[in-house]
Amino acid sequence: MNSMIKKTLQGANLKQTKARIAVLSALEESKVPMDASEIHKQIQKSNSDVDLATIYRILEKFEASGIAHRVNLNKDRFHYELLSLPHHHHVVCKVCGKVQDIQDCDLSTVEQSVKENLGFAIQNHRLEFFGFCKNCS
Amino acid sequence: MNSMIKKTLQGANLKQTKARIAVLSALEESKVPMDASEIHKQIQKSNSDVDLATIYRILEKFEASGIAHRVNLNKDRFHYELLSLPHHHHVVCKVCGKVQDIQDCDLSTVEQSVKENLGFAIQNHRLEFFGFCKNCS
DNA sequence: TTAGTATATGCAAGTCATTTGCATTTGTCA
DNA sequence: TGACAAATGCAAATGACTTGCATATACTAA
Repeated sequence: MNSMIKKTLQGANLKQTKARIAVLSALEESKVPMDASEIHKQIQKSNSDVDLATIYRILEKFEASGIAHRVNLNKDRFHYELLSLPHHHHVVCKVCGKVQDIQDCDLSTVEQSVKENLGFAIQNHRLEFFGFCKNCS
Repeated sequence: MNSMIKKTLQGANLKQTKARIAVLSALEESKVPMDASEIHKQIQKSNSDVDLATIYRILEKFEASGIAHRVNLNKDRFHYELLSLPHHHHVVCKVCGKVQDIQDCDLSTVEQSVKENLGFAIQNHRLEFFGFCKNCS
């Protein structure tokens, strides 16, 4: 088994179960954030199966452990992606729904002013762009 | 009746109904994005009533007409706010849930690179900060 | 390696935001 | 004012997500 997966679970003090390994693998293979049902289907493609309820419970654990986090793509379900990915954001096509990553994000000026003006301690942020991808333009 | 509301509906080619006026008023008075149920309660406080299903249908229309838009605060429901507000973003406290506005947002550098590298035509973006507000720090 | 125990899982049922069908009401325009 | 498309209320449906509970499984200590 992928030793990266093993380490990730051990590091988070989580038992290595078939279900968790399956969810982690699915997220790892994916280039874009996945929702619970997509993860479910992906696992079934690998000739395995994990109950949807279990997937939700696992995602909750993963988020609490800092393994993954919920990203909000303005759709009617939540999506999840691994936190081991370098910090980045998403570009979502309004036509085909395609999601792409972007790496740049210099928000230091904005963050500075939030801190000074509101006394707000920023922990993290979410930045998404919506528009039309190359193909749909 | 508030003539601003009248103009807004006329401008969008929407019939001026009691329900739409109520929803628009609620959104206008609010300093922060509201979800459907909050709008519902706010309307009832004004001794009026509009069915929740109708509120959802109105919000959909408002979004399609560019009167309001959905903002995603990473909560389990969608929130709506008027688009007539100057462009801004939100700061959400992870402890008390308080939402505040910020006006600054210079993303021109980031946007430029998205355009050049991905050929993606940006229509709008969403930027939210999460952390601890002054009181909860 | 094995028994013991806390934890994880599957299944079924529940919850809750949001949507939809349909009969009725209402705004608008001629 | 009358006609008609569009909007609304109500009730029922949908679909994502959660929860209760009995069973299965991973890990630990001997």
